[in-house]
Amino acid sequence: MSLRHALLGLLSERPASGYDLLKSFDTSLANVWPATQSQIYTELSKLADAGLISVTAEGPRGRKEYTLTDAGLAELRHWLTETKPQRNTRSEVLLRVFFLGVLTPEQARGYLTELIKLSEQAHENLRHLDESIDWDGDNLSVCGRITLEYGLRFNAMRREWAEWAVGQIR
Amino acid sequence: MSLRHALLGLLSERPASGYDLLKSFDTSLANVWPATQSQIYTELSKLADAGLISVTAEGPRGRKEYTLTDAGLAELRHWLTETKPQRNTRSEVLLRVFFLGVLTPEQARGYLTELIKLSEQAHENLRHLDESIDWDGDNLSVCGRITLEYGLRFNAMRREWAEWAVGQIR
DNA sequence: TAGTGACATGTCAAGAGTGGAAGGTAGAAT
DNA sequence: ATTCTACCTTCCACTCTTGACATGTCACTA
Repeated sequence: MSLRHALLGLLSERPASGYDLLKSFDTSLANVWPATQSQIYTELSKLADAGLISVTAEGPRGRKEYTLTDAGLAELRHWLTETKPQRNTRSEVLLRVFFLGVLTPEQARGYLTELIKLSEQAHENLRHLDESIDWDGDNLSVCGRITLEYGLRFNAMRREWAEWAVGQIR
Repeated sequence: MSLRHALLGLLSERPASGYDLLKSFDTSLANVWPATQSQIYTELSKLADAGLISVTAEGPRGRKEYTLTDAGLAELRHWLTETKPQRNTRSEVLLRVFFLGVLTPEQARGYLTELIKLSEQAHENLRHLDESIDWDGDNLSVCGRITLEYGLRFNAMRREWAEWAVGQIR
């Protein structure tokens, strides 16, 4: 049910339409909890039916602006404080590394070298994103900053690890 | 289609039954690509129908031992060399961090403190696992070692990051 | 005025993943 | 002899996720 809570979380920052939320999922949440358009619109309808969000404005092109209700905020807080993350993370990248042994050493090193490049690129992208945002000091913003820092550290770690791994393959 | 390839990968190491594979998913692949029993047995049937694996022995308790076929090995190699990982990673833990701003600073710090503990525990578990395995020098084993090292570094990174993050919340 | 691109939503089929029920065998311990 | 535990498979109902199709508005520009 994480998509549900991701939507509630985004709406806790400011009211938004499905289209706005879709953009958030494509940018800030892309590497945290990706979601597609169909999923978002479907879930928004359900959330509205459940009374956790409500339509507070209708704009020009059929645009519907949703706002978090009190019940929605309560549900979000409940999720954060009373439940634990259960899903284990899945990483297709790592899964591939696990089976690199069926390839020749050259092929395996090639894969890891690719990975180094990808990590560097991702790191650069995040660095630019970081610089383009002016983080005002509120609590929400602090959490965005913290999440971005995670990405930065993650990519740095991954690059160092992949460099080490290349040397391990004989 | 990653589950499919995870199964082919495990069977490339040695023939195994659904039950054996289930145990692999619960241990070595638990933090890479978790899968449930129903998923595994279903996929094994499909893989056998597709001729990528075949039943090579039937044991005592209805046990069926599957072996990778040549077609299966080819498919595994094709997946590793010709296709790219597409799925973005999903992290419920990080998603929660992103929305920690709706909580009080104490609650938010509490969550991050929990995370530090979890990371330390996970790190310890992996360290013990590492020590209990005697890594012989073949290529498959090297990849297992590399994957485990990733976990070690990942948890260390996560702990440091969470410690830093606690200090960021005012 | 016709076309393009950003804005905006809705729906559906198919595939992937979850959780549990159900059933059966073999070996070991009480 | 019985029970317990580990072994082992199959099936089902459900939710989540993906990708594609369908539809329409508004602003700009060639």
